[in-house]
Amino acid sequence: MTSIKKIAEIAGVSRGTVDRALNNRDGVNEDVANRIRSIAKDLGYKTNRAGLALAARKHPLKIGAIFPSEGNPYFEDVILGMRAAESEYADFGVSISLKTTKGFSTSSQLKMIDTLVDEGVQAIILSPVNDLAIARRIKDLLSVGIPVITANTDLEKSDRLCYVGTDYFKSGKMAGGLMGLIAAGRKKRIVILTGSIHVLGHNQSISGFYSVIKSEYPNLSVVDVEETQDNSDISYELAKSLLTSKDCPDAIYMTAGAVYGACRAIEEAGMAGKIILLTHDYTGESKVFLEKRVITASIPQDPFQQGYLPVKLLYDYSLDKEKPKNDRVYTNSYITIPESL
Amino acid sequence: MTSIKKIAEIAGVSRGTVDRALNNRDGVNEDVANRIRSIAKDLGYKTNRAGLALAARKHPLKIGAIFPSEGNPYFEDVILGMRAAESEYADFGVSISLKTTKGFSTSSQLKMIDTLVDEGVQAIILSPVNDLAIARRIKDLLSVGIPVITANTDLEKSDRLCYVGTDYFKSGKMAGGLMGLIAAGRKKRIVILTGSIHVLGHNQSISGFYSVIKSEYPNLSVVDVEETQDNSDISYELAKSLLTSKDCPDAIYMTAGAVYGACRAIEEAGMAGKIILLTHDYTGESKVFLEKRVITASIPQDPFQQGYLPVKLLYDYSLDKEKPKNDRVYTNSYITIPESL
DNA sequence: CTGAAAGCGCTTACAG
DNA sequence: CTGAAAGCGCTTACAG
Repeated sequence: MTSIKKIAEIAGVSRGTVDRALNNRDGVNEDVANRIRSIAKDLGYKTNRAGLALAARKHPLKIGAIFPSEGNPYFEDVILGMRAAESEYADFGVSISLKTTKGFSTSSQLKMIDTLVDEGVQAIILSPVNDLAIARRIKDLLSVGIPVITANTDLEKSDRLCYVGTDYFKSGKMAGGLMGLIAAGRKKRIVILTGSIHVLGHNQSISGFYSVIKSEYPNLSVVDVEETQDNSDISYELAKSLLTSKDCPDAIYMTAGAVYGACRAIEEAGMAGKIILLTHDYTGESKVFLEKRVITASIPQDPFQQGYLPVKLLYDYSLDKEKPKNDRVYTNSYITIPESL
Repeated sequence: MTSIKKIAEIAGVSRGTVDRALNNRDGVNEDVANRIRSIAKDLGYKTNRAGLALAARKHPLKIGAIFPSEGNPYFEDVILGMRAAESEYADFGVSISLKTTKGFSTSSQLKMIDTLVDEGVQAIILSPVNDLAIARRIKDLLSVGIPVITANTDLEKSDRLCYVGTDYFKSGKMAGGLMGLIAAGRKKRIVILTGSIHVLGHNQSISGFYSVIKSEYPNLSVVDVEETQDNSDISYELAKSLLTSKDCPDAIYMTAGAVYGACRAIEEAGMAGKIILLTHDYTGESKVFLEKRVITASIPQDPFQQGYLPVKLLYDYSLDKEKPKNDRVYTNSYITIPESL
């Protein structure tokens, strides 16, 4: 284990100078700096995180977070993950200021960003509204040294450090593959209940789903796509009318929320276990319906990691100022059946 | 953030005394110690890991590991996980000495343990042979202050700190549940190819599988159980004779290794995609067969975590000497289909 | 451009 | 039983 101290001895300079050279701080003679760097390389020097963390206590890292979590149970686990990361990194000086909103509103997100900046946060985690005004604000934040990571939802034409969240196309593909397995070669008529055709992630899931059934499962056909607006009253009515119509589908694929309404309609129609229901939901209610086999299977996102990883990435970034290797950090989605519980 | 320094000031004692009191070291006046502890409690003191880690550099933690990994690709990811943990904890003074064996042999495991003890390791990670001699050795190790964690395979009547590995019963249940979904109500005759009826994990998977199909899927019946000894020549012959017999099963469930042999037999018989094949394997070969849809789905273990977690748990134990809360730390198993790749 | 020194939070020989 | 001091590896004002 080589330390800065050892390098300083070998190079015949002070530890301060080694620190400056290795961290590319300015005010070091270029020749000296190069010599130090080459010694460090030869000795395989790696900076010790414990020492670094201790020294960093003098300028703690304050992170701001904004989630549309009010009334949205999905974000409970996101916040849990974020708090877990906060307490894991608390020893390294990390703390988090969380602001919540009810639903997505550009103006309230902009306001929350202002508040956080006033509080002096040095980085922000955000589930952004898909709005150019937000994208511009993210750019401005970066230019004053406040990096932003988008979590759960992306905003591509902004200058966010990276995106942390689901690969919606892939999880749609998984849903298609699973539907194909369960159909087992029989003809199946499928209705897709999506959240909104204006939400990118929902559309990507649908694309992934289509791509698989087209190439692998020609026995499956999508007969209808409807929007629930993530509203369980709407999904209830939609499902009810589907189930009571004479061309009742064999399967429903829900890309988004509002799962409760559809489940209730299925139960009332006595169709639990008779109609295939695939979702991406995994809130408390959904677990109950999965257990009761109203939901056949679910392929949930990983909300915990969506809260945890941004904190970790921002902390790492604060140390070395290097952008994460991946522009999009995908959290995993796993097929979940009643026996997985 | 309260530090030892602050507590020392308030209590009017030195930082050394606070350290002794808080860590229950002896040689502290009981009254003084109690006063210090109560102050710490009031202030919500939590020991700072960075400071702790730095001080701990004076007595680094050397961990020994023994895996039967030679010629067993499964353990590649276990070792990868272990090395990842090693480099993550290197800053805290953790290093690992790995010994590998070919297959399970009591005498060679005992020899490896001796070697590690000679090297001065302070903790051991082991995939134990199911043998009383090993159990006794683990007890002895603990009595001389060397804790052992069993990984991947457990040895219950030993004094291991805890077990890190798969919940085989649960992953068998998941296989049963998935089989039920794919069968979709139709009668299916299933053959189980297990590794060995002498391996606990394999039997637990079978039990889990039975428990689900009995209670949920009466349309499924297990018509035969055969042992492959994890040998692909044997599994090839077994699968071949099953596929060519006139009561060819509809599905094969493999609890263990030797997946390659069965896949080859299925391909040769032109039965890929026609016979359901469920496995728990996820080595490179298996991924190929999953992609080719020879394997219908797999529910692999999480080898990476089986290597990663024991290191983390032993490090934590070295700090506070407290046994992990759970006697068995289960790693997750996830349903994997071609679209998951 | 560089060094000496102090400090982050903890532990531990050493002295008393 | 307790304190003063040194040290783990790093950073950073301060002085020159």
